[in-house]
Amino acid sequence: MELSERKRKILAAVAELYIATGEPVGSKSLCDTLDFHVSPATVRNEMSELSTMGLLEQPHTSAGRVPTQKGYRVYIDSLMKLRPISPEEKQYLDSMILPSAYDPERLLEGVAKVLASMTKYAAISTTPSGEGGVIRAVQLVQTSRRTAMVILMTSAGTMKSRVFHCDFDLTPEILRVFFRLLNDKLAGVAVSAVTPAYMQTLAASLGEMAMMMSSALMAVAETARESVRSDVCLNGEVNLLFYPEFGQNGIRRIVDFLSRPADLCRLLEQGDQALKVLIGLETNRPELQDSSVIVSRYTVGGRDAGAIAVIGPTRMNYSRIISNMEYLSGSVGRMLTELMDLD
Amino acid sequence: MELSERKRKILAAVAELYIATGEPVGSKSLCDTLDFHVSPATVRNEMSELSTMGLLEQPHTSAGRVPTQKGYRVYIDSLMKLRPISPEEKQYLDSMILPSAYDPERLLEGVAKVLASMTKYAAISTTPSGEGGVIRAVQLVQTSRRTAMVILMTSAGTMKSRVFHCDFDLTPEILRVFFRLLNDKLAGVAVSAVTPAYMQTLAASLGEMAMMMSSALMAVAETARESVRSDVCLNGEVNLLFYPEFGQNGIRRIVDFLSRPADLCRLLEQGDQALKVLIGLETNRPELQDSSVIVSRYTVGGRDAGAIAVIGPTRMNYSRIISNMEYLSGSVGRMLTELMDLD
DNA sequence: GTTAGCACTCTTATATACCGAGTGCTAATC
DNA sequence: GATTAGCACTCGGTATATAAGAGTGCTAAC
Repeated sequence: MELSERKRKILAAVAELYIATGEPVGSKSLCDTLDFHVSPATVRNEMSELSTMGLLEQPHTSAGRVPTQKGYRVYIDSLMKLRPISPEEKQYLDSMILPSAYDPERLLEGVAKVLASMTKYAAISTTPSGEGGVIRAVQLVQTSRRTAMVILMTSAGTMKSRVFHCDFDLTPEILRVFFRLLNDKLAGVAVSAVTPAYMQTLAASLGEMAMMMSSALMAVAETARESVRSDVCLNGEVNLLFYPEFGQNGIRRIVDFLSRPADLCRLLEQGDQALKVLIGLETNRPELQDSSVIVSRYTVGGRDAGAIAVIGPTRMNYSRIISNMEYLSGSVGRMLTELMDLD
Repeated sequence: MELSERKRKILAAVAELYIATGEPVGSKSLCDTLDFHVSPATVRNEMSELSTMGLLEQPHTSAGRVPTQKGYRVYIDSLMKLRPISPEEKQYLDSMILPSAYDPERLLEGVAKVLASMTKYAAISTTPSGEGGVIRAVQLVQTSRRTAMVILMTSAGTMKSRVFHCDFDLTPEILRVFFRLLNDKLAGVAVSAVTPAYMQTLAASLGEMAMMMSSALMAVAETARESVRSDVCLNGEVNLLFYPEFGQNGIRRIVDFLSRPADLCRLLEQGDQALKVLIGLETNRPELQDSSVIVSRYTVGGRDAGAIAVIGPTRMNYSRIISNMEYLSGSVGRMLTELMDLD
């Protein structure tokens, strides 16, 4: 399926004009944006052929044309020129996420937020999963007379904390002993192995100490469980309200879909490469048939760790958003790597 | 303005029927729901008088009637009977928030979430503010070779943490010395006094130690700043999509309003009593003219600490939601008090 | 191969008529 | 005097018809 240079230009122009205006583009208005002179009639002929090739379609007979999903695919894969991110954009993104760069979860929440506000679409991010990592250290800190905090760090760059409550007064001594015990037994153990059952058997081997600190042991199990899980942050769903192409009903279906974290996770895992664009049904989700998803995965310490994504109408400003997302996922990975001392 | 018993019953019936169906209620359908027999004509006469009293209104001449804001006010203040919360509801609410009852912020996030899912409206919660509290303790924990976490606890029941990064390897010794220093200098100090400027002067008095740990000092200042601020959690905005009375445009205005945390905070501070219902313009926000807000404040350790709220259409199931919110804010206060050892 | 011209199609906006729900009023009834 | 039945009236919502406008596809000329 060879595309003449002129067809390529016309397809690109239709895509860009439609993305910009949201209106089906007609032959006349298209002529004005082309960088070579042809008459509307010629353009009509070309567009007609692009239609039979399945790259353009008409909402109805007497309307302008709109790219099909296949049309978008071709546009994105070979016609679109990526506008590199500008220094201003870089600075904006940095300034928005730096303040929350001290905690993986906050950071990813912040990223979802800035992504949503920057793109005006819905944004998703996942926190790094500790799956496959081992426990680097467990810390214990007293937070009040009878409460203390467990902090569990993994080699995968996650850090989870949890407060627990004892029914006796804590002392530095108790905590110190228990701290040593915990780290002796747990350092180097696979995070996913630290289940409540595992802690049970561990408790058995600890004797009376375990009795006293059972709430602490449960808190450790909890942090381990949370370390394995990767949280999904969602932001800017309401932005989708402003795209009439979805319609009241489409919005509801999308929002309903967005409210299911498990499905979102699965969606983001389709991003096998660093950056992937899923158009309409390519998402394999009927709810997203009129949406596009851009997924960009980030790495921590050189290993794939999580993803950020935006969901918007297929009529999306791909080139701007892709370059911004590439930058953003790079930043996130770098920050987390640094934060976790994994470099 | 004396209301006959029959008028009271009719007003209540109109309110409840309208809340249940969303349709303006006519004389005929109203008759069916009344627990005494009268003809539609009689009801019409009564409704007509309720209209001239400003308690009911008609969307248009040939439509049924709808409570005015004043009508809702009367209904809520003196007609509505509060249905006490059922054991099932209690259990549901408890089961939803217990898992996140180990951290003030998570807890309040969880509360906003369960409130939104339970009511099908938008829900807001604020985390306890440390304003007016003093620092109880500062903890320092090593999280990796060159990073450590500052945890700051206040007498107001807040707990904020932050990771910082050093450009040299940390040792338990350094941390122990610095821990003692920090607590000597900061315990008992008002949280709001711990500004970056304050830390600057503190640093000056610490000598060379301060040079080494400047990132730690800044982290402390940050946690103090965050302790004073009360975070606003928002959840379920999209639920509002399902109430046609707002219309596309109304939704946007509300959502826009909801996206401004400062305004939300101000709104929640109107809840001077434990529980307050604001109907339409009583909120003093034009964006919320067709909405009602129920604010329920919670206390930690006996002191007012924060609030939870729902925002929905004026046609709201007040009685169910009020009893649930009362229970929920009670639970939150209790959990936080216990969590913080403030009882 | 390109372009001008034109008939054709289909959506959107506007105007008109119609239906029905619900009211307010009047007169009869309890 | 309060209640009720009856009835004309109002007004929003739906459906139908018409007109306007945008854009196409096709044909024939360049």
